[in-house]
Amino acid sequence: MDPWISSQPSLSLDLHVGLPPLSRHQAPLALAKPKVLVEENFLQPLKKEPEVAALETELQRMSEENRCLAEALTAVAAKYEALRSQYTQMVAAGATTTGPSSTSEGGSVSPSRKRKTSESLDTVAAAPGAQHPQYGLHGGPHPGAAAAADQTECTSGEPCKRIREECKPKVSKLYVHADPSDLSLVVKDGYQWRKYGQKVTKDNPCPRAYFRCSFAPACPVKKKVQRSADDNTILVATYEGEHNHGQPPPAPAQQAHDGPGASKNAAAKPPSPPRPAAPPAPHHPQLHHHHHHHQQQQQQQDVAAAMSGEPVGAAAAATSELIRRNLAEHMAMTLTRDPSFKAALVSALSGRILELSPTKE
DNA sequence: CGTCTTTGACCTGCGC
DNA sequence: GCGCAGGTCAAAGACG
Repeated sequence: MDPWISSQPSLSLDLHVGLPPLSRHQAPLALAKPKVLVEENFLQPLKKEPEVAALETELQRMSEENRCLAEALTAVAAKYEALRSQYTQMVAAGATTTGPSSTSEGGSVSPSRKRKTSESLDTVAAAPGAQHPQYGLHGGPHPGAAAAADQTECTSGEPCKRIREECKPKVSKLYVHADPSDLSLVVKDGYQWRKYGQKVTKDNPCPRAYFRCSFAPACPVKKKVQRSADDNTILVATYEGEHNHGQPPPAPAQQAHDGPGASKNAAAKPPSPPRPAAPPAPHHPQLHHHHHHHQQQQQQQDVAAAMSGEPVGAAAAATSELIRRNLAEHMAMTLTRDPSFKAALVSALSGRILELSPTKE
């Protein structure tokens, strides 16, 4: 959960199940339109047939479900916040001066020098507050950062650019440790990818490979894979967009240990996977989302603990806690894999974020 | 034979 | 407007 969101005074998640997200620009229209619809319904009271009644029942049911989910989320958010502050205190008490890990992350990815838009997006994606995809928000730009970008766009007076930026797919990055002798630019993330191009870029002697999701024909997700210029044992996978389909069926278990021989078709026949926009599963130690790995682990633990109703500091009974944690993680994964849940969550959060955004026009 | 990868050509956006 | 660089297309070849 994002600190920025958590810090907002009121975060009652108003899940608009089944309704498209409302941007603040659309708000007045959206307010006006349903009114008309209601009036139409009133003008035709005789049309209320069993179908309509069923729909109403369904709507009520979903509203109820909606409210329950909102309550659950609020509870989780509250627990998360409590645990987070507890963790912060513990870290402060420990007086560990470990700064942000200075791996090759910052400089490893050399963003395009020409294309400012993608560069800024990369920056946004790499922002410390970037949404953790684990929580179903798919590595989207941090709302605060997005708002900041919004502001600069407004001041620069380039509406076209701004629109283009807003239309850009979500970008997330994945860092994968790879054998330097293995020349294949394959990142096993659980989806099926079809390579459609390769290019040597100016700022990196290693070629960059371009992949499209081949699991669903209409899936808009694209992936770029390139070795880090600084450390060629690191593969940098950049994901653009969100999958519009479920996860591919799990492959045979032996693929979890795909050896060198699996390099050729590894992209097409992946191991039982995490979502690319979702974080690597614990059994994928070689996968690293670039943004603040340790913080993510802590957040995973926090959320898992919060969901299992267990304080983080309980070092004893480690085994049972581990089981609980796994269970909680499984529940979280199940939830985040549910497209309708994600849609509702994203809808609610985006609407809420826009409402609370400090850069309201 | 169908699918996937490779790779040169082409397209597009950006800076000068 | 031109040149550069990133991104995409599509024909040809490889592979199972």
